Amino acid sequence: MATRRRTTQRIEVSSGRGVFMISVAAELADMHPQTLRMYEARGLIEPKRSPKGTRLYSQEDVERLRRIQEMTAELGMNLAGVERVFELELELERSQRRMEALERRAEKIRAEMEAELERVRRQFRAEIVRYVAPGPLVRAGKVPRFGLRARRGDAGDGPTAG
Amino acid sequence: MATRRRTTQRIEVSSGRGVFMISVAAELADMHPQTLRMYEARGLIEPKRSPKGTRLYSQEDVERLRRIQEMTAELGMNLAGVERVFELELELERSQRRMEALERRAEKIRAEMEAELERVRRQFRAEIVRYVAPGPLVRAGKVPRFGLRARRGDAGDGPTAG
DNA sequence: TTGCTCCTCACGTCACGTGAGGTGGC
DNA sequence: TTGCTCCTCACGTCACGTGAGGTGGC
Repeated sequence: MATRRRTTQRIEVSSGRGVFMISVAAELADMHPQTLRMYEARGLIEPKRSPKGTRLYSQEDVERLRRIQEMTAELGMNLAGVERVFELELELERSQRRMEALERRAEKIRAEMEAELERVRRQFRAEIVRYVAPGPLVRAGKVPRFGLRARRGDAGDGPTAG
Repeated sequence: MATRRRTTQRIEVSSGRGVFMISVAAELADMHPQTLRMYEARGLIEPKRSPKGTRLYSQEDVERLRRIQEMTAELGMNLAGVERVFELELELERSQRRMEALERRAEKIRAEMEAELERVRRQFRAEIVRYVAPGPLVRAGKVPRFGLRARRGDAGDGPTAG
């Protein structure tokens, strides 16, 4: 029998699910429970509620609380500023997502046109070969040796001795 | 002689040049002069100085002061929040400029490839015509009437009566 | 002299955090 | 009963705005 591991275990929980009651969330965010209630009253955070009315904070809620804590405690911002920063961050995120979409679209168009170009070139070569094929009937000396190659200069094909 | 116009005149001044002394700038921004000095001490604004040391605010400075006024008076933000918002707005601006550049670049690539595609197609048709040209020597019935057109279906070219 | 500039210091106000106090259900 | 939850009210602190007070040059 293998020895039982006694290390701390992480419990997998979807990050949006309400799992922490206020005292736990407050401790995780390093805040006073009353402060959390205040933030909720100001619309900065919206924990779920149990059927009995107890607040239930999700992992995401705790992240958000930590972000608020950072802005207020470390940067000295007030709550109005926190609200505005959240708004701007949303805008910035949207802008970056638009940019990524734009990049993907541009790449798609580029690839499509590249393919089309290749298709046309291929067809081009095929057609050249097709009409050259009959051979003997075409005037001698006018026949390019290797498809397009001969167009370059139209001169004889022997090595030009110096 | 035409009548002299007595309407208010706008004086053209480059928006970055220091032109307003503190009392004027304060009035334009609807603030107490002392408040402007305080903002400067906090690094929120940096007016030019005259050789004697008098503060000289530019048009841009006044705009910035108005924006601060809006954030503090209307939104209730404190100065730490104003600083952070300025930072985020810079980021957002940069992001939007990058996006515009990306858009321009994508359009340029698209246009270039479109042109290349057109060039290859044109050359394609020219080559077809060139080899078809000798006429009588090429087998009858295999000659397309209008370059590429005839490839569609390869059938007779008369009007198909119903 | 008047009205501006410069500066520093100090006070009033307001937002925010937190503690107290009282209630109710496992 | 203990320890949590819920709520409201109130107080201490701190940032910010502004006024006072004293200086100096057009």
